[in-house]
Amino acid sequence: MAGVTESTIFSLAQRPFDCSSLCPDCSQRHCCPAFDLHSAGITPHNEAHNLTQNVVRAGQTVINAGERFSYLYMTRSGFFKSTFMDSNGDIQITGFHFPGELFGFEGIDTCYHSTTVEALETGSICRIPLSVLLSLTHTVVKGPFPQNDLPQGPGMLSLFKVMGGIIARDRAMIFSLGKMSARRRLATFLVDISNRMQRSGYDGDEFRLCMSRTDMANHLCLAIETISRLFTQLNDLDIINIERRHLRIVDRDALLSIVADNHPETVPM
Amino acid sequence: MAGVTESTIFSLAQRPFDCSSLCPDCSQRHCCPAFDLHSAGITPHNEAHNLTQNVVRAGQTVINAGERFSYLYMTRSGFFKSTFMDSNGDIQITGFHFPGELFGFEGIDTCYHSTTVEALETGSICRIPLSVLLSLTHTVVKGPFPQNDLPQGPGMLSLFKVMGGIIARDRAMIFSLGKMSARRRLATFLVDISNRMQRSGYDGDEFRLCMSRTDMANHLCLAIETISRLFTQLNDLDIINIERRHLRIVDRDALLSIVADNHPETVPM
DNA sequence: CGAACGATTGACCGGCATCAAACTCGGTGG
DNA sequence: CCACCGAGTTTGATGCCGGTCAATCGTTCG
Repeated sequence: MAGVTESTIFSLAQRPFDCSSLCPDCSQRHCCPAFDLHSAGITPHNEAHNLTQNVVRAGQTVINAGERFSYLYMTRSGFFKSTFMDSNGDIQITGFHFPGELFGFEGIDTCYHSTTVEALETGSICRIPLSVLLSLTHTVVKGPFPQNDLPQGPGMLSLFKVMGGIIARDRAMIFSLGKMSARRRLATFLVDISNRMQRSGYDGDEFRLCMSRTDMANHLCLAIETISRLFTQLNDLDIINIERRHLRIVDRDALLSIVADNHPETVPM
Repeated sequence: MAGVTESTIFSLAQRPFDCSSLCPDCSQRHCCPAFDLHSAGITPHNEAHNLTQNVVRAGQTVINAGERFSYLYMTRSGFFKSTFMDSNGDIQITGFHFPGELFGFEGIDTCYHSTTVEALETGSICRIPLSVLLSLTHTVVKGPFPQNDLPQGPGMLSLFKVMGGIIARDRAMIFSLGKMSARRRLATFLVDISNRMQRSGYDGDEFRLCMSRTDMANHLCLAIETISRLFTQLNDLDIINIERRHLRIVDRDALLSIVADNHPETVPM
C-alpha cells in the first residue's frame, strides 16, 4: 500500500471504451449489465458515459469511503474486499467480490460511498456509470399482474433485483451472526465461497482462498485463533483439506450438514 | 391469534379509495409516497391500482411469507414486526415497524415475500400497489453531474433511496451483532426505538415498549434473561426507568455513551 | 382461586475471546 | 549458503460474557 492514499484507481491511466468494442469479448459478459446494454443496441452517447476498464494491484483501492457515488463496478478478474469503518474506527469487512460480481451499491441512497473497496490481489474492474445502468432500469417488463410490473433491463438484470439480492445476503449474514455457532458460521462461509468460486469459473472443490485468516475472522466476527482452530479441526475430521491458503473440500456432505445443523452433534471445540 | 392462519388481512373488508380523497387528511402524509403521488396530481387509473386501507388486530398478519409481492405497506398507526423463518424453522425478528414507516420491500427481488409481518397491537395500514410507486420512480431527477441522475419521485422519495436505507440499516444490524456486547446492543436498540418513536409523534423520552421481552431478545439475538438482567442493571444505574413495558429514558447521555463505547468502562454483568 | 404467561433472579457452565508462545515460510542481507 | 527477521498462522492456557436451566414472582384471565 506504500504511497497509496486515496482514489488510487483514478490516478491510474484510464482507458475509456464504448461497450460495443470490448464487451463482446469480455469474459464476464454473461453477467454484466453493460453487455446487456450492448445487446440491446444501446450505446453510450458521450464521453462521460463511457465505460472504463482498469487494472488494480493488491492493496490498491477502487472505492474510498466518502467518495461521491457515480459508478458501479464489475469485477473482471481478481478478488476484492469491501470494508466499512464505524465511528469508533473499528473496521468491518462487509463482503468479498469475485469475478463476475457487481459492487459499489452501498452509496446509492446517500450518493456517497460508505465503504472502501480494496483489491486482495492484482485484478481488473470495469467502471460503469450509473446513468448507463439507469437506461436499463427504465424498461418496464410486464408481469403476470399489473401490480407486478418490475423495472427490468435487457437480460433480466435490474438494479432492483441486484439490490434485493444484497438485502437477502445481508439478512443471511444477520442470521449467521446472530444464531449460528462459530463452526456453523465458518462452514456456511466456506460453502458460499465455494459456490461463488465455481460461478466465477474456478473449481469449486479445490481453490486458493483469496483472503487472509485475519480478513476471514473480521468478516465472520470471530477471533483469528478461532478460525485457525476450526480449520485444523475440520482438517482432522477429513471434511476439508487446508494448507495455508490452499483449500480442498473433501467431504462436502459433511460440510453441508454442519451448515444445516439440524441436530448439533458437534465435537466441542 | 385464535383462528388466524394465513392472509388474514385479505379476509378483512377492504375499503378501496383513491388517494385524492383520503390522502390529504392522512396523519402520515408527510412521509408517504402515495401522498407524494397525490401532490403530483397523479391518480390511480383503475381499480387494481387503488390504495386500500385496513385495520389489523394484534396477532393478525399483514404479509405472509411465500405470498406474491404486489404491494408495499405504510404503517398508519400501531406497531408491527417482521419475522423470517429459516430452513430449520428458527424464527428471526428482522425488524419492527412504527407509524409512518413503509414495509414489505423484502420480496421485491424474487416477487415473493420472504417474511411474515404481524401486528403487535391493533393498528391500521395502507396497502399501496407497487405500480403506483413505480410511477414515482420513473421520474428521473437531474443530479449535479450527469452520472448522478437518480430516479426520484415527487417529495424526494424513491424506491432506490428506501432500499438503500434498508441496506444501511441491515449493515448496522450486522455490526451490532458482530462487534457489540449485549449491553451496547441493547442500548443501541433503545436509542433507535426512542428516535423512531419520536419521529412517529410520540414522546421519545417516555413511552410504552410495543414488543415483549421475548421479541426484543429474538431481534437482538440475546436470551430473554440477558435482556431482563440488563434492564434491571440500567434501571439501578438510573440510566433508564423501566417497569414492565413502560420505559423512561432518565440519562440519555449515559445511554449514548454506552452506544458509543469508546472505552468500555462497564460494570461486568 | 388456579392456570397461564411474562418477567425477574440465581446458579452454573460452555463457547469463544484473550493473552502468550511457538512455529512456518518467504524475503533480505551478510 | 545460512542467519535473521517479520508477518501470518498455529497451538496452549486461562477467563469471562452470555446462554441454559430452574425457581419464584406478578399480572391477567377464565
